[in-house]
Amino acid sequence: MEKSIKRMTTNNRMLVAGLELFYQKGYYTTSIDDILTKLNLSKGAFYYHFESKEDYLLEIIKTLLVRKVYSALVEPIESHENTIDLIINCFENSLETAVHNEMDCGFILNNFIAEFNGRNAEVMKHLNEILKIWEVTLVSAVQRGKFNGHINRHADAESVAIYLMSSYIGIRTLMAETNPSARKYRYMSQLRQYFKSLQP
Amino acid sequence: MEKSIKRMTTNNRMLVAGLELFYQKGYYTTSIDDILTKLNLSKGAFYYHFESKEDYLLEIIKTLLVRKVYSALVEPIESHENTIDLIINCFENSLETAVHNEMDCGFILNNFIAEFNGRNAEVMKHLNEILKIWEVTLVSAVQRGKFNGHINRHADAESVAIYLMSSYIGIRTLMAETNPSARKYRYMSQLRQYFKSLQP
DNA sequence: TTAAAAACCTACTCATCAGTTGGTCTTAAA
DNA sequence: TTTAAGACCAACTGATGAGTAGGTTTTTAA
Repeated sequence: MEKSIKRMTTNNRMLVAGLELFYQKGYYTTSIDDILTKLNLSKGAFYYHFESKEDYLLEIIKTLLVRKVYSALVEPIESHENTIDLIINCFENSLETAVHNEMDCGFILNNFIAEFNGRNAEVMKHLNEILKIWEVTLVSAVQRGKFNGHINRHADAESVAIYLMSSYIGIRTLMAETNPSARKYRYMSQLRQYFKSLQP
Repeated sequence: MEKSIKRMTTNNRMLVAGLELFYQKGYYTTSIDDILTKLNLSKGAFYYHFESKEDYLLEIIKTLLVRKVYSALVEPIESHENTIDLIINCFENSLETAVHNEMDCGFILNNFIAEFNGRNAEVMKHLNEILKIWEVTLVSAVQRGKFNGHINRHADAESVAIYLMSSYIGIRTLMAETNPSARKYRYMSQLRQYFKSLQP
């Protein structure tokens, strides 16, 4: 486990560059040479650090992607304040980041699912796990909200979670496509509307 | 315009096979040879019918994809009944089709957007147009609903449309991923919940 | 029935890509 | 200061993919 600092530094640079390129151009349409050019590294370096392109992708998913989703969508709703406020703020912030991101290419998880679904079970397993963590977090948040009287007790937490996830995934696609700012605004207004209907 | 019947027949077979494969495997990861093998045709035949792979894709989008989206998501909500019922039934039916579709790979439009966004402006232009038609149809339906007293007049039709589209796009992704039937059910329950909040 | 146009085929080119081979340079410990 | 492991490089291989060239078969019209 005691990896040298140099190895880890390069390794990390490679992972970061990979996530960025796979996000922008897609996995299959990004060549290893694309990544190496960007990093000023050679083929030899790549295969010194990773067994294969797929191994590389899995490493990216297991470290960077998990962290990204966690910090943007999971951690912000784990506190014990009003569930509705937490989720609204969390989504608002994530979408705002997307708006300001020149070169927003939608929600990485969604893009990856579109790319690997039915094509690579191993990768899908990991994407699935990330989605599951998000789902479980939302379910817990909603249950807490019910317990604390912020959300109607007749609401089904699982259903609310799925509905929230759906709408978030979809709005990220729509925002990547055209007019992100206006679409974000409209989305948020209806998200609030939806939450109103969940109040006791 | 007076194309021979044989030409049109083969042309159409090619388009249908292409949409299916591009949907299942993605555009860039499907080779022309894959398509030709499936059709028992040769390279020569392909380039007799289409100028290039991209030309072929555009033809598929402009004919088959437009029609598919139109018949599943646009036409069903153009009638003059209760807007809310129309949309609920339309989504319900589309999702049910997805559930029963062995090999569902999510919402084609979403998959294509994920694949071409930031990579092919020409293709995106056409996908954008399809989305626009859907959006406009939903906006009209909501406005009709307001006029007919099925939807609260304070509702902003544009926002409702974007929210509905978002959630539909997202649930298709989630359904392609795991447990489509349960997820559809949960989604539909919250879609109804949302619509309740839009009633006068 | 024949000839020409339409529809399709075979065998190529050339570029690109994942992965390999056999090295060299760098660093750190002895 | 030497040396061996660690980190990286340059040049290759073999497979695959989009597109082309020049042919053959099939259909249509005279």
